[in-house]
Amino acid sequence: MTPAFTIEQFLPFRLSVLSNRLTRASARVYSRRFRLSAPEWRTMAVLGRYGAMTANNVVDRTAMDKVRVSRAVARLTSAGHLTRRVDPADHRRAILELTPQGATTYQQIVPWLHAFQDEILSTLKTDERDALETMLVKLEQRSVAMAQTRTADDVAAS
Amino acid sequence: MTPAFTIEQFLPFRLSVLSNRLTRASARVYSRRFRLSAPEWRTMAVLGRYGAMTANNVVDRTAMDKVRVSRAVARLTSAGHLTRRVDPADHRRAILELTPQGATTYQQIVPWLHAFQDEILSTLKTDERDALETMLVKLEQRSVAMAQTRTADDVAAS
DNA sequence: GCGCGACGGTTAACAATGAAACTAATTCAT
DNA sequence: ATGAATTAGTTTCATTGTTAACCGTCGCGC
Repeated sequence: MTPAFTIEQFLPFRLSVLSNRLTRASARVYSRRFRLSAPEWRTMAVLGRYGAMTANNVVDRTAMDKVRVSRAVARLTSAGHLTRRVDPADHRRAILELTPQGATTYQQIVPWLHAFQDEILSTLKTDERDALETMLVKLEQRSVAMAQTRTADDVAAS
Repeated sequence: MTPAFTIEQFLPFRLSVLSNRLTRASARVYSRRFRLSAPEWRTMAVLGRYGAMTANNVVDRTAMDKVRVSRAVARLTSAGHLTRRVDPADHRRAILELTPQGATTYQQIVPWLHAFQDEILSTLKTDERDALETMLVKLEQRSVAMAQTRTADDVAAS
């Protein structure tokens, strides 16, 4: 007989539910007051942290696809949070940079998110946090490998 | 000066990227061969595991909203994977149940997902898995609490 | 009984997402 | 040089998710 499959214990499912709740909760920090979506905030976050960069760099750092970044940039630009100027050295690229207004907004949001993260982690003891970090790194590596590999199912279906 | 905010280290972000990759990878098991979406599979999974139940019960067990369940049920019904019959004791409710065909499909998918989960967890030692379980439970509880609470931001915006 | 609020579920309207096609600029092999 | 292949980024379109309104049914107070 097939062993029972309990979806509530299936890791991708659990992580999906968990991350949705956390992302939603944290998005309240910037969505209401600053009318930013999660992709928009993520874009601002990397520009605020690392300074000017191209859309492709944002893609690399945020694991979002280029369509989402493109749209986030469009909205952020028209909202005055960032500027794009074509790279003189390569006219395909545009350099993105936070405007002073965007930088101010960034500065206002950051402390809230630090507090948010602290609140999440407050349930964990110090050694548990270390363990979490270790496991996340392992799971992240594994997930990248599994996302690339063709599964046996793909083979069967092809 | 504001301390740096590094989004790659922000837990909701990391979990979001991780769970997207894992959900995608695991969805290949049922999407290609059986043309099922994640909500559809989730619905079948709880019916296969726990037997007949109402759509509301599915909502409770899967953390999906009722619209998604409703659409999943509609598609699964027309695909012949499940039946719905109105509860004679309460005509608002409908009892959902896998058809023999749906049950067969379920039985075929389950072993693959067990294998998938084993593969994910194969990076972790036994005591790490226990630790992961403990932390997930804590984070899940915390996330529920944080999703409900009105944040200070909500107050400021209202 | 009977009205009224709550419940189960569906439908409709709208925004977000992702795959693929597309444009323009650049690189590279010849 | 020159054209084929690549890269950066946008647009388009089909799918999906989300929110609100809605419909029929039920439970409860009177």
